[in-house]
Amino acid sequence: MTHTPLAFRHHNHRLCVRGALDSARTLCNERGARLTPLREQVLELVWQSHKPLGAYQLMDQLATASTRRVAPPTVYRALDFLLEQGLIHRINGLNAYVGCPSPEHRHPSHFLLCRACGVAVEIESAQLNETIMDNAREAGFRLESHSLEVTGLCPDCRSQSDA
Amino acid sequence: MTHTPLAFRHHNHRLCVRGALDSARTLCNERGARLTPLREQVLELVWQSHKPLGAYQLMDQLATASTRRVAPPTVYRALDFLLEQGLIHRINGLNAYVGCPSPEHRHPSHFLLCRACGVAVEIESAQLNETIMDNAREAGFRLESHSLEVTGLCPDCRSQSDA
DNA sequence: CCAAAGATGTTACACTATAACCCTTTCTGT
DNA sequence: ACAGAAAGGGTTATAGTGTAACATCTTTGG
Repeated sequence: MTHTPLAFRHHNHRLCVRGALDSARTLCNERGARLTPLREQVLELVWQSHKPLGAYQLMDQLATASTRRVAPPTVYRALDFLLEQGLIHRINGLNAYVGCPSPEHRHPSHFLLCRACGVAVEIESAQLNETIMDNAREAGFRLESHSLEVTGLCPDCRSQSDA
Repeated sequence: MTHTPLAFRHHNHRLCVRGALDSARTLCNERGARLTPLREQVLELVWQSHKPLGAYQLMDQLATASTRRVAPPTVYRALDFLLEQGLIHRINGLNAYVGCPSPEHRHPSHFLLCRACGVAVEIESAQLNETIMDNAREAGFRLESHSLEVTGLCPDCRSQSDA
């Protein structure tokens, strides 16, 4: 049985953005973390699509979107905050950042990355987590965090390349 | 049952290096790939320990080891060759490179990374591979490569931090 | 031996990220 | 409300990682 994830399909993306921003506001409120206008704006830009964005791309878009020219440290500090709050993930293989669809609980960073269209989809699998933990335990390793990045073709790009 | 991997224990590291270089020479021969003196020297430097090394660290060590001052492209080209031949892996989370203990067959890059001592140990688990493939398949994704990086404490550093 | 391909050298530069310092805003305890 | 502390953000400069483009040298194969 296959179930194509939302981000790989056409969908009403406004709902993704709205949901992400609502969750972020709620969570930060609960946690006493300050989701400032700048941080919220960066989060919204990250969520403009399901494609991971680089820090310098975000800088450019900030400049475009709000005639606000910011230097790298400003963006990186906002990104650090969002990472700490689990509102975004960093994709190491791309030096890029993408919104987290389930920021309410901490979880490892597991992604499917389409090399053709650039879309990133987060995987949540208890079985996968357990397999990884088993492998760590077997080596006597105390696991603290893990990240998985799977590269390939999403269903859409796959059918196009088959044609 | 736990079995502490070799790289996490004291061991005769000369054997690791010798084995790696022997395998590399054999494989490149079989494949008609040219393991030039420079490439071999870079491979040997990568293998000086089980800790991933950055490209610029390698440059420095090349200069020290052989009074041979090389520019970045030289090191990166050697690294690219070694990556293509599967003789080393890149650890994305560290921007660093580490020797592959089983270069004779292509395989994904799965590592346990000790944040205290820096040692990287490669995992090979059919179960892990299958779980990842299952998750990709379920999403209708055509998997082409994957990399897993697990961060934590190795058995040694773990017992020291418990004390 | 010559031509082509492959490997390395060299210069310059692009991209990613952080250090250090300063000023402003917000929070905290009284 | 106020003073002091803490956090956020602006600014400049620089560190760290990686590549483009072109020149030179070496190996290979006809």
